[in-house]
Amino acid sequence: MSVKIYNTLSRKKEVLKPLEPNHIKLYVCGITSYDYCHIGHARSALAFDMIVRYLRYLGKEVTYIRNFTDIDDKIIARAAEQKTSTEELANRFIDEFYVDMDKLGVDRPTMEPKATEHIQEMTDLIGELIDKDMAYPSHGDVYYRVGSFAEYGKLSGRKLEDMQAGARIQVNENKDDPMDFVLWKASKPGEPSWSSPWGDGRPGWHIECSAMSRKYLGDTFDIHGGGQDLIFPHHENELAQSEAANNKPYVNMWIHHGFVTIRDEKMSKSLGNFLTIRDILKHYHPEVLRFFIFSTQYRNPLDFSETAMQNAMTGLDRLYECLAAVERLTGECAAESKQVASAKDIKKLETMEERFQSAMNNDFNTALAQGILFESAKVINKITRQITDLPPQADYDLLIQAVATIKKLGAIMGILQENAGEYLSAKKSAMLAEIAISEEDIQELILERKQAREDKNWGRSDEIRDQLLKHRIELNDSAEGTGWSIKKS
RNA sequence: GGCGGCGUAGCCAAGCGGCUAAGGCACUGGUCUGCAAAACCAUGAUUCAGCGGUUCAAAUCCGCUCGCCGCCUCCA
Repeated sequence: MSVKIYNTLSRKKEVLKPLEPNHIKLYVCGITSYDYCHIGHARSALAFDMIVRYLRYLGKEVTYIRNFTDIDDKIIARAAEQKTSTEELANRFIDEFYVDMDKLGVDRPTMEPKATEHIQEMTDLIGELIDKDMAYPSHGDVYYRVGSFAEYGKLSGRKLEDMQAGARIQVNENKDDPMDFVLWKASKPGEPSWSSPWGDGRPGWHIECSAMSRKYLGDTFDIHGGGQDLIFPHHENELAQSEAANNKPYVNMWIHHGFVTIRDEKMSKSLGNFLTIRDILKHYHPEVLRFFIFSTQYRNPLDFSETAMQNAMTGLDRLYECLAAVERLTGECAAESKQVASAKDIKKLETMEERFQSAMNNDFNTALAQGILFESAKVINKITRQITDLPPQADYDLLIQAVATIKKLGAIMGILQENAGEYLSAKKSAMLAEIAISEEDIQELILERKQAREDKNWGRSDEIRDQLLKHRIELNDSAEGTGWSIKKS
């Protein structure tokens, strides 16, 4: 089975064929660190986290590089506002980024180079481009000569003429052509700067990724990723720089994920409709956010709403309830009992992993993959439901195996990784903290109701149940006694 | 204006030329229960924005129309 990935460059799904057998080299554009990260950043980090985890699950070696842009116009402006240095500001938000990533359980990439630590690599690359006359110095800046790169526009599917016709290009008399973009910027007084053959300055944005990817992954590597908004100009320009400098293809496959929207609009600071990762995690378990993000395929837009998050939570709870039922089994089995699972049930569970893989192999279809987990949970519930006392050995083995598989597959999306019982009880106590009744009071009322029920005093029994329901406490009677849960508001 | 994407049941979402159009949430009926809840079972799109076309066969391919979104300026 092979992994198929939608390649932005070819606009088709292609089979992933690493340059080195079984070793995939991946570069992803990370954050520009000047503020807290929002859900869009979370989607980016989680999408590639999932992709890397899946490829590793398949037994492939993955070298995963994700950079930090720690010098740019915004960082300079924000640092000035806050009367601090760009370095201090950038580092502070890199630390905050890690706080969020750790909470989300995002694995660290193999390496996370910072732009400011690779100035030499960038100036070397710029020098090579100048030598080839693909770039030219002008008044302390250096520009890339877009018109000299015949294939310019091949990633984003644009033609130079089209862009010039309608684009809002700011006039810059230093450029030979308005479409040329900056590789090196002369620094203004007071701005951070590094020395270069063209005078003191700082790198343009695009050059850092070309320089760092070349250093860590080579002239040509397998996959380059980022958000769809990076296709143009960022990735188009990277491609132009790298291919012109190296005379080799830059990247085999480009992966671009979709945006998180709110009320179907892209989140942005100017619209004021963005939510930070920590805002979300105040109200939701990190796995709920992961579950939500993977409820659609990574290339589709994903609309954030409270309702959607509630749905995600309900769905995740359902899976945990299923796991918890199996976790409660003690391991003690009934001797010589007939297996309750039907041949069809057994087949569904036995093919779960295979079906999951085929979903993921098709451009990381996590939505379908989640569906397979739900189908499996349904089968497990059906079996556990039929087991009244001790489970037959064959069923027990099947359930344990199925749950282990669900957890293993869940790990790729980073869900279902907690002990189910603990997850559910932690959730319960968190919700309990929000309502005006204590666990002791609940237990007391349950006890009183138990007595009432034994006395067949249904009136009092129902009264207690209604009373608890007012506090959003829902009772459920079963063979083992009365349990309770908290209803969503 | 140019480029790209999307439009599938009340909502979310798979499906990428051919088995009964996955799955989730919500709803309804049944089993269970003293009654409930949970769980399980059952039920819902003769139809995939609309109109044409290609094909033995289309939600899936092509064309046009309508609607929505993104990129073309920093952006995940």
